[in-house]
Amino acid sequence: MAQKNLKAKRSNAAEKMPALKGVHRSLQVLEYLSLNPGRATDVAEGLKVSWATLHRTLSELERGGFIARDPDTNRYSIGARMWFIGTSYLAEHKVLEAARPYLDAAAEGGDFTVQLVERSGRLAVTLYSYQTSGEVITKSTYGYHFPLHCGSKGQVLLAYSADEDIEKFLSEPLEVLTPETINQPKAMEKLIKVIRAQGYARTVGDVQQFTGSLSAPVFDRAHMVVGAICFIAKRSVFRDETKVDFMLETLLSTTQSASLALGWRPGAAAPG
Amino acid sequence: MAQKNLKAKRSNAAEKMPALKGVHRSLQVLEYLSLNPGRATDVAEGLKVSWATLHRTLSELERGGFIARDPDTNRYSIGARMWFIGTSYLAEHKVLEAARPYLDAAAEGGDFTVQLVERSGRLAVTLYSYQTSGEVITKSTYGYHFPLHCGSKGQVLLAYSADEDIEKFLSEPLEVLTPETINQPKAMEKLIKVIRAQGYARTVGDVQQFTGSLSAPVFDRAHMVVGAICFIAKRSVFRDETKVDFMLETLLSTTQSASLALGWRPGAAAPG
DNA sequence: CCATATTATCCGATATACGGATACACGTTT
DNA sequence: AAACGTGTATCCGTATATCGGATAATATGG
Repeated sequence: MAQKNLKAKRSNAAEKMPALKGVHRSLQVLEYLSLNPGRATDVAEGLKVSWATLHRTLSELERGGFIARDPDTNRYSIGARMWFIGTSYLAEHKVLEAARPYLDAAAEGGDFTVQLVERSGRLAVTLYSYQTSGEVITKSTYGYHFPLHCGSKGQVLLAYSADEDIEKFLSEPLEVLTPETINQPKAMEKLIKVIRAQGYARTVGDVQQFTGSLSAPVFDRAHMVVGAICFIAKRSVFRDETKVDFMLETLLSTTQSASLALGWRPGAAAPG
Repeated sequence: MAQKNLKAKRSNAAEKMPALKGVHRSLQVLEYLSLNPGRATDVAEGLKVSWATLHRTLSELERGGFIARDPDTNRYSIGARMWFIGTSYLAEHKVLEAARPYLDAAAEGGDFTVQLVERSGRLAVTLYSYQTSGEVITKSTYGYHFPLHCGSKGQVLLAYSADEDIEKFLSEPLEVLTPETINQPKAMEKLIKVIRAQGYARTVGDVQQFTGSLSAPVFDRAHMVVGAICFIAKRSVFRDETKVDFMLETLLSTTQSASLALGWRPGAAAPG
């Protein structure tokens, strides 16, 4: 009995407390630096870690090339090995593998940037970005992540999340990127209903003033949303409804093809 | 004096022994999984770590999303967060920033895949890949890294490394990817001299049978090679010397533009 | 040039992570 | 079906690796 009690206590504590403190901290440091590259002291403060401890952690991460330090300014940022290892995430990514041919085909046929994105916490992360033709749109490449409420891609991912998840997301403050960014939870809730009903999202100028985008979800065999495909174009394109219609048509056929390739079949989600 | 001795001893030991054992191991695990995704026991064996310890490490890494486990097969692979954080390496990457416009311009003007690559240990890692037009060349996108002796991009990076570095690289066995891969150190040494003399590398079919590539180095203001630009095309293109000449011309002007943007100026390397 | 902020290192106490042992889950063989 | 083998999960006492306050060495800036 005493054992059982002890066990219960332990597992309760373990749910919050990581088993490996040092490892947990170093992972936090990596995440922190990816969002706020900067000096050691700032990291120490941001993560509430004693300086000596942080110093050890940084040294170890740097030794492995997981973070890099600018020798002049002593500023830390994510290192080459992090990218190197991170890319192998894509090599194993089933959704990307299934969707890639359709993404490429869509990009070939149209004059817009094509992306595959997935959700990571509060952010929409780009897995694949393909821009045919001249228009290289800033921040539509890798390394730029936006919160879910900004841009059609995030909104789609959000709209198809679990209700409690949405609620939680909207309960925290919504950052404003441009004057057109929606930052009212109520407005977002309404929009989510619209997106669910029509099966895609469309935004203009809420991430960057001069662009707009169209996004739709990709489903797997269990009718779960596993990602979204996003078409990005210059703002002017979105004033021409003929062009938008064409994009939308292409988008929906692309997401459907990708979903089919993942084993999804039309019809309601399976009951169990 | 006694102190000095102790200090010396410590720092000697420290050069090999990581300060944070647990962190070091978890980083090893990440690297290992990026190269050999698979089961827990294999990792334990590969890294010579006791099972219990490895299990803790894996759990902690998984908790943070740095690795993912397939619930059916219990196989581990790199997780989404690793990609998410890794991409921010690019956002801070000066060489990429400087080179990107020229890469895009080159891709617009020609019918080949354009890449920016850099060295990471024994491998050439792709930072940016831009493929105009239908030709999507397998394994030329992210997630596939090749040893330096395979493909023109690796060879350039190798050729411009320090002599002792080259020697060390060639002293280890050279993997063979296709029948055309060079795997004799002597042959490679000769080739390196040629590459240095002509300022670029050209290979056909040594990575994949049906492709060839042309690569040249990018320099920074200190005349150090900080990366390479690589043009990849189908094998047939390399039989037409007119096309190759055009590619080479474009390549060299692209690398020069990128180097200039990084502060490089023509002339011999500064003495100091 | 001094004052201050930031980074590097030291060292003893103690909490923490190690790893052998044990228990469980699953799939395979005879 | 039962026995086996392989792979995974957890337990627990001990040794030791890690923590953090203190101190020293730099860098920064006024």
